[in-house]
Amino acid sequence: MRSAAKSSAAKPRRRATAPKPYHHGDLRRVLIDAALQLVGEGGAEAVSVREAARRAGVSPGAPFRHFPSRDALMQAVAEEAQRRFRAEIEAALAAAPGDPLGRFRCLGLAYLRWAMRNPTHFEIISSRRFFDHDRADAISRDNAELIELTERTLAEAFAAGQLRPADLKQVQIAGRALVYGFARMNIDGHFPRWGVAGPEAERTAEAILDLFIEGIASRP
Amino acid sequence: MRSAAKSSAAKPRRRATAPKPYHHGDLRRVLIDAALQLVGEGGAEAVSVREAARRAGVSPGAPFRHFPSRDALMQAVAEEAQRRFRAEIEAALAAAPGDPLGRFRCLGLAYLRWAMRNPTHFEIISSRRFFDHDRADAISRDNAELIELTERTLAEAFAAGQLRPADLKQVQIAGRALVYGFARMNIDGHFPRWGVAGPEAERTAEAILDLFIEGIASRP
DNA sequence: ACCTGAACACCGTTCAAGT
DNA sequence: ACCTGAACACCGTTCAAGT
Repeated sequence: MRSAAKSSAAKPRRRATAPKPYHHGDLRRVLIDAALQLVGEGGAEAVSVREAARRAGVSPGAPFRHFPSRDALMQAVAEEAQRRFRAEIEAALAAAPGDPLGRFRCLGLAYLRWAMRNPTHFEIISSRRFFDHDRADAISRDNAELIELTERTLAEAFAAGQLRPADLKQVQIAGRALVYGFARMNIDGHFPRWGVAGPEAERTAEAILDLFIEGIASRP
Repeated sequence: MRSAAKSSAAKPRRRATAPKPYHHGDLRRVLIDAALQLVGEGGAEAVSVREAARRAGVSPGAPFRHFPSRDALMQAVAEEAQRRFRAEIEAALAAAPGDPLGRFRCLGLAYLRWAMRNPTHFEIISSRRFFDHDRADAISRDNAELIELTERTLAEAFAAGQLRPADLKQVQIAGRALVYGFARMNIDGHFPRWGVAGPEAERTAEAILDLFIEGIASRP
């Protein structure tokens, strides 16, 4: 009930009172945060548009002003998660040693650690069923850069004579299958039947990564 | 379809006419078959109790006479799929060579092939979210036997001097992570972004398995 | 004993109507 | 411009009532 003139560069910043929640705020952002929280609490399946709306204090239909579908909301959540994932991997790489194979190991370790510690967020960026990855440019880009990074590191290791002769593309896919498989076994609850308890998992992750690297390394 | 009943089997008290559908038949079996078909068509998420009921020609509530919940139906489907999976692996092993490492390779190959050719059925037995694996005895048993089979084969390979010194438990987990990861990459739609086209996938599967085996094998 | 059909509490999504 | 609130078509699940 305010006739506050519509100045062209209007910034509906803040009111002294808060008569109605989120009529003014960034609902899009609030919905993404609520969904991120829901993913953390109960996994991707626990995300419902209605629950996100409830937590944001808006009506069931309101989110559809900002996201055309549940999938679009999930995609926004995945973009956020993917950003964090990539940031952590690049941070780990910045602190990595100079030799290429050692850096390859750091890449794998950072991948595994983030996946182990953020299983539900990892799942949402890894599983195809939550949104259409082909239409998620930011995620595809982040992903492609990670793949290229691994490719370069592996090529450098080979050039430095650290690898035994092999098809590098296959080494790369095998390495990815290994770490993805391990992360997925965690998400999918396989470790109890493998006798790997929670705290042990990260040490085991390191062990199987080293086993793989020994397998591809040139041996004296 | 299934016309001639097995004479040794029990009493199929059938009517000449079929006045009402499935009032007499084995609704439980029909529901499982419908669900298996739905899994094949659209993946596990495509299974709904109501749709299975629809295909069986019964009312929405009828399935709950036979399964206490959707999860229980999914578990029955998974039990069937797991049975087929295990049967194929054991068939492959029966035709395997005598040397342990060669048999280990056959195990891995059979695992990968079945997973590649039955992705949606593989997912349902691999992912925890469809039912409670702790309460699915048949599945846990089948699974444990597969694990033990791999364990024995690996131990034999080691005893035969085919492996380089390593923690066999870790070799086994790494091997599983590799094949599970590869199968999952297929299910989760990762291969397009890895430049692996459909028909190529099985050849790549074989290649990365051989790469892994070369890595763990003792070398002259 | 098994099934029906109407309920109930949830979804995702749409849309006229409000501010 | 953004949100409400009632709709609609789906779920899973329950339960009295029918055969």
